[in-house]
Amino acid sequence: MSKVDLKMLATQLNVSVSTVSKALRDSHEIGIATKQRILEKAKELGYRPNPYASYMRQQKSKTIALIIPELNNSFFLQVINGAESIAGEKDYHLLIYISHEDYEKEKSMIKHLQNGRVDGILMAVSLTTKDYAHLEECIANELPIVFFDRVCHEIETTKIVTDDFASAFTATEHLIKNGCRNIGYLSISDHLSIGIKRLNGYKEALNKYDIEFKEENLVKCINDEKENYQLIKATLTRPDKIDGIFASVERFALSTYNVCKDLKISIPDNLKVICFSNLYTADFLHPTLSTINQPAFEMGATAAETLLRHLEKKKIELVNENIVIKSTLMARESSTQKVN
Amino acid sequence: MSKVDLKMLATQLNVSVSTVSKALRDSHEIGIATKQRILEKAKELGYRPNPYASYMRQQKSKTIALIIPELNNSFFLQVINGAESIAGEKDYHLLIYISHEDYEKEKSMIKHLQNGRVDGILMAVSLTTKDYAHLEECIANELPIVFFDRVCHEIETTKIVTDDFASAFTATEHLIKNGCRNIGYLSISDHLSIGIKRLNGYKEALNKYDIEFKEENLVKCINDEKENYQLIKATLTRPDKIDGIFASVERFALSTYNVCKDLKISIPDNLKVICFSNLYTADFLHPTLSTINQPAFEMGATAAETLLRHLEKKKIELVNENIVIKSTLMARESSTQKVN
DNA sequence: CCTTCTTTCGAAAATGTTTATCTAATTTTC
DNA sequence: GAAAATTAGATAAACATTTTCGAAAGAAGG
Repeated sequence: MSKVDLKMLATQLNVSVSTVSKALRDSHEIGIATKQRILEKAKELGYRPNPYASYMRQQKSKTIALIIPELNNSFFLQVINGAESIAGEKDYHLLIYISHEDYEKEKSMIKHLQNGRVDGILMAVSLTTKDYAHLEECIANELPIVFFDRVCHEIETTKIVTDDFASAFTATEHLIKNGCRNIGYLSISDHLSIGIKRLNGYKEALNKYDIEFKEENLVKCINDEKENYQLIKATLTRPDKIDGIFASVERFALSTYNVCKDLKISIPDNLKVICFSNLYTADFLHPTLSTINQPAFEMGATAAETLLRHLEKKKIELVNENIVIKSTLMARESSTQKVN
Repeated sequence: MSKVDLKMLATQLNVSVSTVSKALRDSHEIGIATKQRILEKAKELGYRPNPYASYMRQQKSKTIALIIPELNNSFFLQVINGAESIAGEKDYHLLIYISHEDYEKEKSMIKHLQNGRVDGILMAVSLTTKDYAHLEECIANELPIVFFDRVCHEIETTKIVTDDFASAFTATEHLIKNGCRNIGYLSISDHLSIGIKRLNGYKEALNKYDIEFKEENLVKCINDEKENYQLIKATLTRPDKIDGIFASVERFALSTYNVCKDLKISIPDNLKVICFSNLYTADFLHPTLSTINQPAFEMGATAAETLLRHLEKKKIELVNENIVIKSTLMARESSTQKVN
């Protein structure tokens, strides 16, 4: 079955190519009878317009890119789900790129996308991204970006975030209310937006309850599980007993679980743990893990929606605003007093 | 910064468009000096070839599609990781589509992709797909498909699978060796390739140990967790005590955990559980979950590799073969005798 | 019956590349 | 030194669409 294109349809129907094209786009210029004839033939031969040829005239690829820093947890998985569902709904196509937390890779991706391949970008910036020139350039080239979760406040565009500060505050307060007085904060980054906000929420909660913030309780985790294990181990064996851990991202909580297993520290008896996470097995862990559940699907979907709405109507500007979707605290065993 | 294209470069350099094009593709037809001049200018102006225009001549989109039936577990997450890494390496782009286990959606996706948008497809068929005409048509239209995991043996192409039969056999044998004599099999589908093979592996193991296969031990789960919960609950409360559960996919094992928690059935004391899964938190569950770990990343990567190799060299046919990548049994608490 | 408008369609340009074919100049060969 | 071959670059066609413009024919209006 050779490819069927407009020309083929035109010759078979004894009309011109432009007539076929117009008929298929339901132009008023074409008579109802011929239109019908063309539609039928197109269906019969299974004609599908070539998107790339179409792009050439319209300069619209109907494709967006989703750049995520990693894909090793449920958060970004659900983000993909959300973005894909909206894209599919609006007949857009979704390209996936993983920057692996690598600034250079991210830069290269952004660079290579500025050739018309996509009409817009959804992204969460990588851990190692400290310079935003590539993003500025992207916007300057009229390739719109909508950030989600790990946003870049330096860039004027719409950002989809969760209430990181408030959630961190609530989570810390939750630990305090459950008896913690010496809470370690496992930080993901000291310059990433979410890192700063979550840390501030933590500090604010300490402040509210007149607990002094201690620099040594701020454990700067990195992107290496073995190293983090050691860092956490060192923290949990300090003479001033840490009695609570607030992990700013999921995998630090799992490392904490590992450390506790090895050190035979009982959670939640001797240590209470809570973390940002979208783990669907939080309820099955031992002990079940208290989490701050981010609205990952909604964030992905909202980011896509925002971008697509902008693409469909150029008038709708991507204003410099934060769209906040709230997280929910799911208190489970790891952070609460045992009942028995 | 207006878009810079070949024409712009050409006029700025006082050469023809074709000269610029050839220089950028390092053609021997262009003198070394002009070539240098052109390269420099291109770099200076940040020229990036438009992929869609390029497609028009080459009829190659350098894009592949990954169609997955769902995205709610680590298996497909890692598949994406694998496919993305290979695609990125070879300068291909990866489009993601989720069929949500819906035959109609899958059909529509396949149909819409047959317009040149992608050069090839990686896919795992949906649960509800019982007719393969759309896939046949796809191949007939010279749009190659490489299947992975949930393959379609009726289609002549390369399939990437794990050793489902052997793994299921080993897992069942493992349960038997750990004392199980009345093992329930939670099936995902009775027509999906993986469903059949895993079931056969289970049966073969029973056979080896002279355990009769009982029809009622074959629990036909569906795509609804609440229903599955009830099905499993009914199974576990039968008078003939089930002492082992082999879940053909991860989420059935989690449902089993839920049922056991509610019925206060102790795993592994009263029931041993094992399942196919790529859960990275298997080690943290309570009890830790024995799994057959599928090489998800490798499967995604191999599928992509196979497809791309075929696309790069048309000679290399997508022969009708199964590439088997072995799974590994990770025995944990849920299926083994307690030590204490 | 002539002009004007409307309806319906076709011709052709345009989109940004790549490439086959040409041309002019230079170099080689005998 | 003329014919042949090579080199370096230009011209133009092609890819599959969309869209602008124009043309022909019929309808409407006077």
